Amino acid sequence: MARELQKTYDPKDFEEALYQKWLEADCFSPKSSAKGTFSVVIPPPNVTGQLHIGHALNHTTQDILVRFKRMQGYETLWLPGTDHAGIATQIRVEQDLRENEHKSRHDLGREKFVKRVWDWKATYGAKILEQTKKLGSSCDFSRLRFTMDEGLSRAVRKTFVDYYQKGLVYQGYRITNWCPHCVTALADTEVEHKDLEGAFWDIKYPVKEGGFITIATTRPETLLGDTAVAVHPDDERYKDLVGKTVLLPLTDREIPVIADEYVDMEFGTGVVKITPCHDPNDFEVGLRHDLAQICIFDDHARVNENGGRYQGMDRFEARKAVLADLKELGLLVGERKHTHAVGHCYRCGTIIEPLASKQWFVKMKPLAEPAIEAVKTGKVRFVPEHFEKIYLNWMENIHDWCISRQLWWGHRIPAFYCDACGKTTVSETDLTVCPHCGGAVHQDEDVLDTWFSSALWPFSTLGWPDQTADYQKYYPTSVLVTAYDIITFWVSKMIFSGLALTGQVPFPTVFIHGLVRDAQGRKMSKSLGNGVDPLEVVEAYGADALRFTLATGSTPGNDLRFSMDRVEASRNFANKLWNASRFVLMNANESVGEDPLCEALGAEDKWILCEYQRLIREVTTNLEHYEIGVALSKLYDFIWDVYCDWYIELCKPRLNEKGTPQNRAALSTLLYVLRGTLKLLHPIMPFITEEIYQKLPHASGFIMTSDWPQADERFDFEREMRAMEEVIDVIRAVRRIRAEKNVPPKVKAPLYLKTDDPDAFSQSEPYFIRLAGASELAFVTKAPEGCIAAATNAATAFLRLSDLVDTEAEKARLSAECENLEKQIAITEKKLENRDFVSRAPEAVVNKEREKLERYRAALANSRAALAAL
RNA sequence: GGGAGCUUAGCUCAGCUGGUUAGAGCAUCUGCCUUACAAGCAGGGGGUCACAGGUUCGAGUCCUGUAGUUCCCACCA
Repeated sequence: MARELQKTYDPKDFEEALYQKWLEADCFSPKSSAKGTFSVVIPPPNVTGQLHIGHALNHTTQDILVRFKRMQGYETLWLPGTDHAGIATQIRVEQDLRENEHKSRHDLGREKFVKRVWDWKATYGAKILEQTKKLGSSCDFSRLRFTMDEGLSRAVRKTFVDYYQKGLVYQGYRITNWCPHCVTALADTEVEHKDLEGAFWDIKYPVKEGGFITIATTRPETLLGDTAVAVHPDDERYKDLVGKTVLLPLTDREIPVIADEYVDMEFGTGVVKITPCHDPNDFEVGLRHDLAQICIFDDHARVNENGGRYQGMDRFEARKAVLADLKELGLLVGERKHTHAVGHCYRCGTIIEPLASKQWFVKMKPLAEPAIEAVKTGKVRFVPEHFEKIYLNWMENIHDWCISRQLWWGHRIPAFYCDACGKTTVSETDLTVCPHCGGAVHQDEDVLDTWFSSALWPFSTLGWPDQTADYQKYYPTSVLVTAYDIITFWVSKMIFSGLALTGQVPFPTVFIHGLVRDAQGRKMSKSLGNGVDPLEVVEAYGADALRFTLATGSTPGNDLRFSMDRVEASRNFANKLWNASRFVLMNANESVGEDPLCEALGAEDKWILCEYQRLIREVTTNLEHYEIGVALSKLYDFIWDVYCDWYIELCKPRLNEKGTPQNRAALSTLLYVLRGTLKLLHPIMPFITEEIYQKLPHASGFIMTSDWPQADERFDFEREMRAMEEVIDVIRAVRRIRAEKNVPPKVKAPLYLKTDDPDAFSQSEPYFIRLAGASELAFVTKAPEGCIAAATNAATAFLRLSDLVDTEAEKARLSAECENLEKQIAITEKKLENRDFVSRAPEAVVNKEREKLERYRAALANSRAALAAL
């Protein structure tokens, strides 16, 4: 029969096929709706490699929201795409080139190398798409974007030129964070500070006029680039020295002693060496005092020609050599251990070298102000709220943003330098001649920071700067879903860019999720090898199980630990739903009515219908408030505990009465609730719900494009629901008694019930017979003879002990058990009295014996009590 | 040096605006192949909700402090 589900739940049987069907039916593109739009742009994964489990969390979260809104009838767009990820991708391709062909990018040359990266992008971009599909993501692939697409590149250029004309982009010679391995400048956000064990060295500098001055430094090798020594103007100790000249050791240079407020008198010796080219503060001091700038490192942080005999040494070799030489000269007078924060490149981990160089910057103050305002006034809201502090803290302490990178992969800076007149022209279109003098021009060699283009993502992907239909319809987007680790990198940049360029916030809500960690709680990383490939999980357990796992067990903004145990539990849930549906389908057929409301509705039907209405209301509210985990746990409980464990069991007797009104009522309620519950679950587990939905009687179309369930007041049977709950309570109580007495299910016994609310139990005899092992139900007003009682809020249930257990046999069994236990206890006691055993055996073994003894004694007490009760 | 989060059952985590006996999954124990499901069913054990104060009729939930832990930000040589 076409309506049957396969006997075993195997997601491989249908997940892929269903996804194809959705694609073929064009289910993912927005359908115009009077209800309004709901749009989301994907945080574009880097084309560096494949997706990891963190992406799976991000995508799942978005897909849940998107599918929910789509079913609610909004014109829903989820726009997919990828990021060129400048440094990260370039490093990966260079590594690949080195490992496979033993070549550097310079061997290929810029053009060939960039082509090579495009090939890489083609490969990994496609892989990422494949993975996205396997997860069930319902993005509109007809609108797929890449940050280096023609249109998006135009947006980048337009922005750069705009900012330039407004004076927001400027070129400056400044200290920047320089990565000697990647050979490029980095933005402050791209530097990770880690505490390193280092040392403080005290070094004596000879003063020309006589005597010495002692400075303290953590970086003695930069001494080679010193152009002054500074003290605080108010420092009495050194007042006389200001204006004198110092003979810089290891070089033949003479440098002045200057006075500057920057120096902290309390710190170290109160004297600071000034190296303008290799320290941001010293650079500023240098400017104030018009000091020479002597750069002693090349792009790879090796000592250059300014370093005299140290030329060619790596910076750390140079440190050793300088220290050794100073020691030799007797100028090294102290060394103390000292830990301090050292900047590392966020991509390759190399220690950052502050280096003075000419770079492009974005002036941040004017851009940050409205962006701060937008969050403070609630135009942009963070969920959970406390993440706005991270954002504000960063925005309020903003520094200018270094946007030029000495890389080949990225958007080339649209600045053109005239070889003749020397003027700089910034232009949206490529120039060949200078607009000022007509001379030949050459374009800036550098590319823009990758975040410069991602900053525009919410609108550049929709066609901006053109006022396209998509842009007008879907911008601003509805919500941004991302992890907290890129709030400063990305979220902040989109907000100020959106405000500056489109005059609007790019999204009213930022929904923050946590990071996925491994079972031990460690961050997943390549070097640890603890990363989980989402596709392997999908392969083994199905996309629905993976999605379920990611959607549950964590709250917004909190990290979640990923373990296969949890995926397995999720799969078990899917299996449960599968089997319950299979059972319903085995009994149902097309003749069952779609609306369950009828005369024959039983108490249990009213109960489940009422519970179901409550579920609709709660799940809907939870999803609207981004409480995905809460919504899901309610669905889980409803499906497993309420629908499967109780409702289906309660229905079973009526399922054999084919053709009766009671039978039809049961079936239509089973189907009605199942259909609606599948819909509620669909955003989270799209595949299994679609597969089952398609098999249901009266099914037409897709569940994914069906309407979201609405609570139906006709089914608010509150009173009946409470009555049923009381029945369930009593059944539980009776089961407890039977379990405690070890009564086999086959043994049936009369059940006596004492209650003040007989109405609630008037129709309940069949339930007790089926689910509580009762042979009949009798109401009593006082406790019958020889009975055990179990009380609930509404009633007291009585069972006659002699009905439940064969007294003689039980007596015999219990006496045997007591005897056996006594024997065991004697043996164990003897063992523990044996001094040899206690002293020689490992403590754990002895303890185990002691525990055993305790257990035996407890068991014996129990058995004796039971015996006495008979 | 600032700031934020976390600390609840053996393990991993839920507990919304304070309200009846603090929940789930996994693990564990007991009994069940009760024909939708052993990837299951029924029942049980296990928590002084990190600690110390405070507000309140009432606190896991709010306030203050302490400890441990994770993370973010930060140009003190």
